[in-house]
Amino acid sequence: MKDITSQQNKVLDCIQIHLKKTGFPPTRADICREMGFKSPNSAETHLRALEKKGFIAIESGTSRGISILNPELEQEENEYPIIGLVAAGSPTLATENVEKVFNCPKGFFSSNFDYFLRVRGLSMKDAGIMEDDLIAVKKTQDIRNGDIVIARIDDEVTVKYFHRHSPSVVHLQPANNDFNDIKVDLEETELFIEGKSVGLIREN
Amino acid sequence: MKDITSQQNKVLDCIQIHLKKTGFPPTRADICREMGFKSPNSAETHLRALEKKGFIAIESGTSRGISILNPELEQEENEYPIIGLVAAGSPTLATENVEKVFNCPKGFFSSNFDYFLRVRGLSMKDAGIMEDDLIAVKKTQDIRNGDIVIARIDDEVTVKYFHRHSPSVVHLQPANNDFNDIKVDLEETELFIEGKSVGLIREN
DNA sequence: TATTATACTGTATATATATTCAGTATAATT
DNA sequence: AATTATACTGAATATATATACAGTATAATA
Repeated sequence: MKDITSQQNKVLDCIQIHLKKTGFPPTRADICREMGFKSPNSAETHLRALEKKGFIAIESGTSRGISILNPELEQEENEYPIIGLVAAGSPTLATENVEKVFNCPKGFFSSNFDYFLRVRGLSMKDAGIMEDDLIAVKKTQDIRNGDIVIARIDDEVTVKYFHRHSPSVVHLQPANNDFNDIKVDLEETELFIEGKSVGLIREN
Repeated sequence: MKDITSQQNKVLDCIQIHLKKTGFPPTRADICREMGFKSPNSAETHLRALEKKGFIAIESGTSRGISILNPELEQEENEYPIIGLVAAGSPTLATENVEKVFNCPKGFFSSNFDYFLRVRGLSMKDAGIMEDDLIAVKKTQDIRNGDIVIARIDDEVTVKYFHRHSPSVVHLQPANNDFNDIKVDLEETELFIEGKSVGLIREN
């Protein structure tokens, strides 16, 4: 998709606003009124430019035959993959690990997130994270002490509290007395943080 | 809203299909083509009838100026109220108890539900239900032993496991050793079951 | 029985609308 | 220096479209 100019962007906004307000697309005259043009051809040329650049489609010979082509929306932005806790050696977001997709609106949790992780085991039980829960994972390296992180050590993926006490030592702390802390010396063991939990969904 | 006739209903469907397919409402001629009418006035009269009955609005002098008035959809079917654990004496779903609404697609959980309940306290901690979690509540009397129910005794609302051991005695069981079972003798105490938990959402 | 709502055809027409053509001007590319 | 894209005015026009008017017919309602 080519670059859009600021005027063309305003016209695109104008179409979207008209659609939202009235339920149908604007005419050339409507656009002129909104944008302050004095000739319907001003609207026309902008529409043709937007069409050429792939932002809209124009049905020829049809009044109000403008439709907005939004490839991002067509990809269904609100479908998130559910990933099982992955087998050793598998990259986390590989297609073969996608259990299914879950329909969830953007902005559902206050923070954006990238996928759902299906929880195995009860190591975070006391944090209210139970077997089969779905954790909303945001892929980020911006981790603070006390965050619930999705970490990978030697191809094993785990969900734990994150605590860094010194520059080279990280504690991965379960929320269950039956499990022990994992102390990771970053100088001898590689620790990869996949992201952190920003939300949780459970079905009973 | 008055009754709709079968032909008027077909025309309404036709408008909706056209909107979905093209992004803009149909003309009289479009409706004729779709419905098999030979005169644009056939479409016109049906449109006027639909307008009179409140199903659509027609912008006068405007091509394709049809908009569908859908009161049910305007209430945004996927907005669910969030209810705080209510004060004594308040009916659960009263407006003043609605903290805010939460946008959640229909069919989000495998079972339908009616509202979200904001959890207070840790009495269901070992079931993974933590303070401030949102429980998706389905208003129903179809409860089985082991279900997590939202129950009201003497104007106090509580979330517990439901266990009925004899026809007249119900145990409301917490999931936390610091709390005690509540035994309810239905012959002396009134127990009202608001509904049961069908899902849970947590934001961190 | 008269009235009203539904369900159409068929014709006519004012106007709403897209769309082309002819210009002007500026800035960016080749 | 020639070309192309942007950004407009202004006018002209074919046609797309809503909408009114004149009918016909059936069923329901008052």
